[in-house]
Amino acid sequence: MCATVSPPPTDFIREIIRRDLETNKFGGRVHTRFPPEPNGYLHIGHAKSICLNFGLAAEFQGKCNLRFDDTNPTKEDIEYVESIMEDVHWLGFDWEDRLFYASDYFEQLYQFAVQLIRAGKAYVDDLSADEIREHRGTLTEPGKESRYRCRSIEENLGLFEGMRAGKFEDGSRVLRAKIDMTSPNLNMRDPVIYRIRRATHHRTGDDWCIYPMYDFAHGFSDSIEGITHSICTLEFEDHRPLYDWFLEQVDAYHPQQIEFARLSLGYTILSKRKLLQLVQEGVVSGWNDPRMPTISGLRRRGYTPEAIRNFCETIGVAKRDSIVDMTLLEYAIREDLNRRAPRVMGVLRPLKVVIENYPDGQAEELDAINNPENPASGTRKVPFSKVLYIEQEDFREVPPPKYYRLSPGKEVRLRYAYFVKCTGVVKNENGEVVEVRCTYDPTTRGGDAPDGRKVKATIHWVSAEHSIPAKVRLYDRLFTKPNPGEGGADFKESLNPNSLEVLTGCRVEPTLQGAAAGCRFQFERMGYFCTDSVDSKPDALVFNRTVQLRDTWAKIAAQQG
RNA sequence: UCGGGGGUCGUCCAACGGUAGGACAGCGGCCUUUGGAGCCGCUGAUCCAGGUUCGAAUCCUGGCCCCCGAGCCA
Repeated sequence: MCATVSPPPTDFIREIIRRDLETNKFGGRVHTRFPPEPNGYLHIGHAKSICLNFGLAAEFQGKCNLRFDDTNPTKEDIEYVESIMEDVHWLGFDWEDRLFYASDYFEQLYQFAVQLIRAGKAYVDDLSADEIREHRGTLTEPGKESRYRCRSIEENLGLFEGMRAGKFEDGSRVLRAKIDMTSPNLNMRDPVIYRIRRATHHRTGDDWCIYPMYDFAHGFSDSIEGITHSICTLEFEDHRPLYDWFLEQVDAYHPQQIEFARLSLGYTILSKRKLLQLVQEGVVSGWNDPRMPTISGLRRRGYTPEAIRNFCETIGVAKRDSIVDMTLLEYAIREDLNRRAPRVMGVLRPLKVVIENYPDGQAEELDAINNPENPASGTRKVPFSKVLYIEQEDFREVPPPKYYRLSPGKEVRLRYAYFVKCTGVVKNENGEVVEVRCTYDPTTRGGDAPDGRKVKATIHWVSAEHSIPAKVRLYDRLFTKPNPGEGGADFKESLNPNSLEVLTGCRVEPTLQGAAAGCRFQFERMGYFCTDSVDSKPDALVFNRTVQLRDTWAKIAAQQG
């Protein structure tokens, strides 16, 4: 087997970087950064950005920093910074010794602001928030200058110092850039750069009562760290002139901001605000609920970092808005797990089978292949006996067209065991089949018939007596609409009521006894499952279904109605 | 309406004036001790209208449609 080396991705950002390298724009350096605000858990959309930024650095022999954009203490929390670090590492990226916080720069940022004031490019405004909004104008009308706009440099300096010293009430004054109240770009209409906010910061505590705004802090943070390419999402395109303006005013080192389209995934939401709402309202069990599109949710669901990285490479990077189909993500995890997940047999909805001609009390061990995709993974022994369980859906008393599985008079193969033929059924008082009777052909041990006889189907099974119980959770998409909340609707109205189904009477082969948390398996013919990292115990197994296997029969059955 | 972006198979991404290509999905076949995996094939797109050009997805003009922007959020 040879590893397929995929060609390096090409996209408009890599083209820009290659050009910058050719022209020696940044002295041949490539230095990016991933700048999350610690106000929520990372999701698959962040993974796209992480893979881009760290990937670029790796590709061009550069560096990528992890920087927390923590300029708003009222929304941020240490819990989030910890989860973010864990998730970035888990995804397989390393910021080495370059862990930074915008809050590390508060003093420098303050000095930049003083510099701006000294240059007559910033002023303290006493207008209220409402007044500032009114003065801003609208998308089509210019704004009006504040009556405090022409304060002297000395007065501004004194006032700003007073803001820092805590002499003024929260919200009573702000520091604003002096740019152009008539600019068609509202971001340039004297944006606020510092606000007074007495809140305890998760890192700086109560050292500060003024905090810089994003636009001011971000560019200077990039500049301080020597970032070359500051990659962000499309909604910041309008902010680029301001990003550039700040750096130009003080003649600071000037990184290049580049914008790309954020990821949207069908049938889910990638908004930290909305995700937080699901968590707070208990719609899901937490940020790491396996139905969540968060990194921690996907991890608990059984996704691998490799699959997520491959997914991110597959979807590419561009500037047009798009909604990526969930099947792309599912393909990525199947492709990875097919290669590496050991196969086992597990029956989710058991139906009892009695082999009439198999001796009572006898048992034998049959060889089963651990992973047909990887011969090196070897074989294992699976116990077989007279009473088995098979999947309810693998038996139909009245088989529909093209149904290959077990039904009265029909013969199938029990995986790695024997051919069995159905001789009848036992029903309960409601007329439901509660037991299937079969005979087996002792000459087909292992699954091959010496007479060359073929069967259409091979089904999985477990020995009733030897199997162990398990709980299994089946997950489905969180929402019933491709774009929840589209058109102003409440996104929670399209929550999928069937996104979680818990199966309790499952039976799995004894190999699984004692499985640790977070182990991934393929339950043959059923899908990929992993032991839940919080609820599964070695003696009380709980599996999460990561993703189903492709199911041709399900398609046929669906077409048949 | 003002400013900034963007429109290529059902979906995502390529094609950088020279045969519109790949992946996923779908459909059909081969193979198979997983109706899995794999392999082969098919279907299928340049927003519209003009123009430039031997030749346009690409350049020009004019439309149309979509997204973002009026936080002391990021």
